[in-house]
Amino acid sequence: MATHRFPPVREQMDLISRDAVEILSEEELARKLERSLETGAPLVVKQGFDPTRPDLHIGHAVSLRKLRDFQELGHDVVFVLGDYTARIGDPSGRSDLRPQLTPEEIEENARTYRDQVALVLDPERTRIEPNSGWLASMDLADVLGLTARYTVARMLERDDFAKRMRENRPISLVEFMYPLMQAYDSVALRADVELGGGDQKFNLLVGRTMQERYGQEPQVCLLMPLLRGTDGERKMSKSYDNYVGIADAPEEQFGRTMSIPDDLLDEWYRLASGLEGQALESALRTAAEDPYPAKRNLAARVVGQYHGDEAARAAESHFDLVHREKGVPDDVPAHTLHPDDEELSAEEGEVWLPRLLVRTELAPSTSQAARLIDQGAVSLDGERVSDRQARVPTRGEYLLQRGKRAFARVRFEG
RNA sequence: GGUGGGGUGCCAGAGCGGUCAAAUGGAGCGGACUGUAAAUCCGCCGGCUUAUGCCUACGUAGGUUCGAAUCCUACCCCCACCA
Repeated sequence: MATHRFPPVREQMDLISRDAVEILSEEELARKLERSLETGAPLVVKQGFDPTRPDLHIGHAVSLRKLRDFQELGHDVVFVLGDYTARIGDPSGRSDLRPQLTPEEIEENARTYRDQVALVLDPERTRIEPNSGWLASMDLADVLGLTARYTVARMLERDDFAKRMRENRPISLVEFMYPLMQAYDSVALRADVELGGGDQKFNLLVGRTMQERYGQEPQVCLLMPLLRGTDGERKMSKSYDNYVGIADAPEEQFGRTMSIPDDLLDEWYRLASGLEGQALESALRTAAEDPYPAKRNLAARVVGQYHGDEAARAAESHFDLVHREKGVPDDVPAHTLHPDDEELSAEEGEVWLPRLLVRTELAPSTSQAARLIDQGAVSLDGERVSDRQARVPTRGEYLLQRGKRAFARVRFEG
């Protein structure tokens, strides 16, 4: 491993602790940094991400950026792909059992992670380690060894478990395994530092304990703030559909950001705009005075970080076109259909409009499509349709619109 | 192992032989107003084209009944107290 010239400890500490919620403990971190400065050996900094969902979002980016800080300081960053832990599901913050994912689903989701990670981290210097690498090969004796090193009482100290105990909700034994497995990741990697969201505190602390029990020096736990999602209520999460994906299209990112409640501006500027120092302070002042332009600016910054400034500008114009001028966006999903398409069950050269709405994914069922029509949500070539019996000829082109933002272009061929 | 309680739609939670596709609230969706914000108001919220219609649905499988989410039987699961 190549030695590296690290910045002074003081400087490193400043950068690392920026935005951090909690560091356990700062003294230990300073000590580790000093040692690496002396020996020239970089710290091993890890964070785990379970591929339970295909997309990483800008909430993940908060800690990914912190990992990048470590990279820029010259440390080793390991992105642990929790392909094995994902099979259990992290019980953190959950009030119920989580569904377990199948290996196929996980595989599918994991596939895209590499590209997404590269949007924030330096791909050259990021190790991506699937934790199946060490977890899958453990035999029962190994697992017993793992479980022998932690007690039930300590497990039940954890808030969400304690709460579920109190409320008499079920806790599966396998859920106890989750923290242990995550902790074992740290053991396997001999991690010096583990990053995690604020809700990960317990899991990260188990990592410390386990490392000690396996005869290693305990890791430092660096807790990062959780970004709240576009609903302004819950933490950003794919399962709440309140996220902005880092690989989402620019227009999508811009639009989703525009939909956040004003109360969130401050938090998002701090954690998701990429601004810092003076620039951040002044942006925050603006946001307090005049939220709307500040939100537009924020949206542009979010997009800019992942797609560049040009894409950000384009996304902004797109937004104005669609939402201010109520025009038609230029990237409407296009469908080329054949008149004898089975799903359309066209008769006499005409399709029942609700069927077309379903086919173009503007409605989940013909029943709902019909209801949407009743509510005046559907228009065809700019004309509102009010008759749920409406039929359209299966030739030529149409522009369909459902609600304010959903469009589809249809062209019949053949 | 014993005793008692319970499993209803995305969630919470009523219903306890017909009037139940199932009250109510939340979430969601659509409409109005706006800044794709908040607040507010209105509508929708299982599926099936065209239906005072049909199908699917109240843990699972059977049964009683003209008719069951509602009664009976078995099974599965959850919870409480005791051990």
